[in-house]
Amino acid sequence: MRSTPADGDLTTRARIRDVALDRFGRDGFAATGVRAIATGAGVSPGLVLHHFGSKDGLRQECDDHVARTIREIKQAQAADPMASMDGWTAKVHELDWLRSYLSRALTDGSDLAFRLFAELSTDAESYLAQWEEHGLIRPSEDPVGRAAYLTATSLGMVVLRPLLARHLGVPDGPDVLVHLSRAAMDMYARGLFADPAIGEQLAARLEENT
Amino acid sequence: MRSTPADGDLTTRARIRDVALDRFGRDGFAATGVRAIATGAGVSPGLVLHHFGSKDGLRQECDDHVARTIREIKQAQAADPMASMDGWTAKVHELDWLRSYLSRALTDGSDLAFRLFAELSTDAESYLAQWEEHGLIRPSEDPVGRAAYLTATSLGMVVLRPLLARHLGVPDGPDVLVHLSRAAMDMYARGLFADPAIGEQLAARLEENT
DNA sequence: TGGCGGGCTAAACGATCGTTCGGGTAGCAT
DNA sequence: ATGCTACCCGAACGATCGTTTAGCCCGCCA
Repeated sequence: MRSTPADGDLTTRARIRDVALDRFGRDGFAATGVRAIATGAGVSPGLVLHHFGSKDGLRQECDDHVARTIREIKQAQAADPMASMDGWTAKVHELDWLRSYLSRALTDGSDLAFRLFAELSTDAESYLAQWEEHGLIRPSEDPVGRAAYLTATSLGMVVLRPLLARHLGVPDGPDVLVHLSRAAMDMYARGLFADPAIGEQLAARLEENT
Repeated sequence: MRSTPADGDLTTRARIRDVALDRFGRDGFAATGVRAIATGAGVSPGLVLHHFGSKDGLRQECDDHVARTIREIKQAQAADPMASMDGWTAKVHELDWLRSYLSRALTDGSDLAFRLFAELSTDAESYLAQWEEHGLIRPSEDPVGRAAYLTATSLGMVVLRPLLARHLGVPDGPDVLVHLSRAAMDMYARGLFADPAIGEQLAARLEENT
């Protein structure tokens, strides 16, 4: 596994990067000063720019680090839906250190965000097609839209996790997503409406006034 | 309807507020200078702080304006799910000017965001309970969690709209949400899995390794 | 042993930040 | 006419920003 901020024996360069990831995620990129990162890493402000060229270079390094990590996690993903469920809880915990940074990136419209979203969505698309062949999930009239929808809802939960936690009255942390995944599973299993016809009526009503 | 940035005959104070809403939403709070807002509104930097006391006061005014607007829209909400669907498309278009500001607020963990999320989620909860009584939707083992989940997924689509649009290859705008609402309706109507038992198996599998 | 490159610090640069201040002008009441 | 109030400008303040520069220290190679 790639280095995380929890590790103690990192290169100075990696330590700066991890502090930056934390601060950028917590306070935002513009609101975080180079001096704050330097102090947090126990180094001088000059060293930060010695290693990364500029503040933007440091951001780029953070983006790359996050992108690399998620790509590694994805590679370890099992194709079997049952087996893929096994590592899910552990993964959510493992990636907790990059959640807030990712959340900010997703609302910034950064390149990292778009590439990540595109990758996750096309991944979801192929998984869904695969499972559809096995008869596990229903076919869709709009497979691309469905995959994008599912990706967006999942990432939305990641982004809004602090609000969800506060509203539900539970401490914010990875377990919030685990808890909410039950509601998601219930929705995936049976939908929301008592009768599918109701959904179709609503969809038709929606189609009318467009 | 409350004033929107499209109106031309606003007080200087309101014009500054609307420019600030746009810039804060587009570039973020910390990255937006008072001077940029002043220039955009065609006034001096001093006037901005004359009206709002400080940059934070201006942000507060923006928060209040957004909160007021959404609250007004909510009051016009119909209780009947069918009728409520009629105004949906229009509402999404009408509130377009505050989308990016709201999106940033939701990831900032601001007070506006939390209050809004709490309101929307409890609203959803009572609507769902109401419709459940009418037999329109299935009962839930966790009504609070279900309402929070649905609220989070809906707001998640709002936040991630630019990414969705870019990935789907359509121009970013309110219609992206209208388009995606079909995928949502399909999910609400029939769920994802071909057989509800599959969802229960996955949920059980999830429960095991916690 | 002498040089040399990389990690690192301290000090300073100009730019830009939020904010303050003094004054100026138009409208309205006295 | 006078004073008051609200709206507004332009210049300036100190602080902080990202970045640059000069130089120190230490391990490695010749």
